[in-house]
Amino acid sequence: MNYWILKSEPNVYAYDDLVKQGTGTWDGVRNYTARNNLRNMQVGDLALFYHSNIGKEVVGVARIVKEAFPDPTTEDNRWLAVEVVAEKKLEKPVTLAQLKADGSVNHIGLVKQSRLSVIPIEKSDFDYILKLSQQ
DNA sequence: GCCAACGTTGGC
DNA sequence: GCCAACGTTGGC
Repeated sequence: MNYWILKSEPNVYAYDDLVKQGTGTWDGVRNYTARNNLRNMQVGDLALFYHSNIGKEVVGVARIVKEAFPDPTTEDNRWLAVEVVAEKKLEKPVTLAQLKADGSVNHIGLVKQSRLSVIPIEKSDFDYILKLSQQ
């Protein structure tokens, strides 16, 4: 069981879009590091859903329901996609500013490597961010 | 709109 | 295989 952060620009694909669709395909990843992370996902893994650019906040939790398969949006078989469902919307989004101000999770990829769209995260950090959303 | 960070490409 | 040039992402 692993934990992740998935990043998306909400004007392209927002958490509410996933809620509406039920099951969403996480495709379009064109970065090898992110692709390798996708490949390591297992059914049942949980991911924080982060809105980049607009909002800059963690808004919900998604659950992986289908492991990596060839990305349907390209003929190029180097790229992979997974399927996810909306697990839970956060009562209160946790903003990047909040995480930075808090300081406890400065080591995570979201803060350190802002360009990566699929980021592995420790369970303790995952839980910590969820806890912040309940305060 | 700017800029830093970082990934990718291509010439050598 | 190295490295400069270029493109993209994303925070500010």
